[in-house]
Amino acid sequence: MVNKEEYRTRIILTASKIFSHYGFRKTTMEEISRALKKGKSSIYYYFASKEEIFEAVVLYEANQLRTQLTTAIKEVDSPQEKLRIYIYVRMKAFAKLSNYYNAVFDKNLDHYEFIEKIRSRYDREELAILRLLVYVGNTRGIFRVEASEYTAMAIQTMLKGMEVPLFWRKRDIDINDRLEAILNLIFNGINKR
Amino acid sequence: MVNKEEYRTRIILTASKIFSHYGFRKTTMEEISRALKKGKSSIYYYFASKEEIFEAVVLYEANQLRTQLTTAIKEVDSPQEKLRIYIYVRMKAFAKLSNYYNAVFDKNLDHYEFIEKIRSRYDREELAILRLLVYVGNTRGIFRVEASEYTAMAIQTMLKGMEVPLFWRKRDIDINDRLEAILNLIFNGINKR
DNA sequence: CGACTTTCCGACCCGTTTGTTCTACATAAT
DNA sequence: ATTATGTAGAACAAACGGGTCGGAAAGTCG
Repeated sequence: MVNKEEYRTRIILTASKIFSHYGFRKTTMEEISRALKKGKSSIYYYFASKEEIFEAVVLYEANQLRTQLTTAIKEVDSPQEKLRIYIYVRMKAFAKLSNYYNAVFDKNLDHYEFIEKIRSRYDREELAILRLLVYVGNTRGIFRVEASEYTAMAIQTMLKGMEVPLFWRKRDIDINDRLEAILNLIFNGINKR
Repeated sequence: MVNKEEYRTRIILTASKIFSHYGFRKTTMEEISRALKKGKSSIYYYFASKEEIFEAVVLYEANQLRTQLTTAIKEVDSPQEKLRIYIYVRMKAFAKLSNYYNAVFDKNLDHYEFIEKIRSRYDREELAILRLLVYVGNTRGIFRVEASEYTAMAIQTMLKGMEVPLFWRKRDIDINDRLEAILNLIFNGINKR
């Protein structure tokens, strides 16, 4: 078409939907190409392999989540609300992306290092955001924490801890309950009394 | 185990979950047996083939939906509410079962005749229910229709029409809106003024 | 119109998957 | 002891699926 890069993102967008539903393994090149109304081999003009598409999708999804989170916390003002909305959006996003994880843990752990690479980079960003959130809340006199750095890390650890059971349970109802509980715990441990 | 039939239903229950998520094609015997913590070949002691399991699952699911619907309409009294809840439950069920349809339309239409057989039987039952609903509402002076038989058929046609786009759109939000619209249409065309 | 590049695809390759069979091995029932 | 009831490992043909390749369209430019 007009632009090669443009079509690449179109492939990413399409593949993303299929991957998120079926996981990496069960998604076939045939399906992706069929969804794009193109021949299977045409895809190889834009991506060298299925894995490359997958990596692009994960990268895209990670960036998507990043902007999603940053814009979400901008829409509220109070640090509590920021933190609440941050965790909420993050949880929802991870619940949706659980299939990517199933894909990774499917059989071969080849992608594992790739995911981890993205992950570690993203973790640092997340930590920075959380640190800022805690710090601002602190200076505003809403939170009261000694070391915002380590507090942020503790929160992040908590969030990470929430991911794992998320990918194994299929409950949709108790997600909100759990979120409330988590937030309650965080705030009651963090709020100025 | 104790009872052979008992284990068959256990297989059906387990396979049902996987089928509904991945469809017929993408679900493997390996997966089913793994979920049951049994050897792959052991399943063949209970079912002759993968297709036989699939058929059993579809049959089971159809019966499930039937009782689900009949019990649901028993819980409310007014004909309007009965109709509303009937359509609502039916929609939700079909949305959930969309993967079975994807499985059917996947490639080979071998199951098609089987599904159609269940379907036609079920259609007749549904028509009877709808007819009764319309009829009761009519005698109670809430509805006002000339021929309840043909009105029921019209409603059923409408419901069938709702199925198709349901399987191609992924929206979750506008489902309720659409339901409201449909109900509104039905009631305003059917309600006594 | 050519020449040349970009985009696309059918046909094929070949290692892997998968549905199914078969046989052997337990364990319980008669 | 022998039959009935389950179970699973090994083996296999058929299908699948990722990837390659040569060349056909289709667009671009002079």
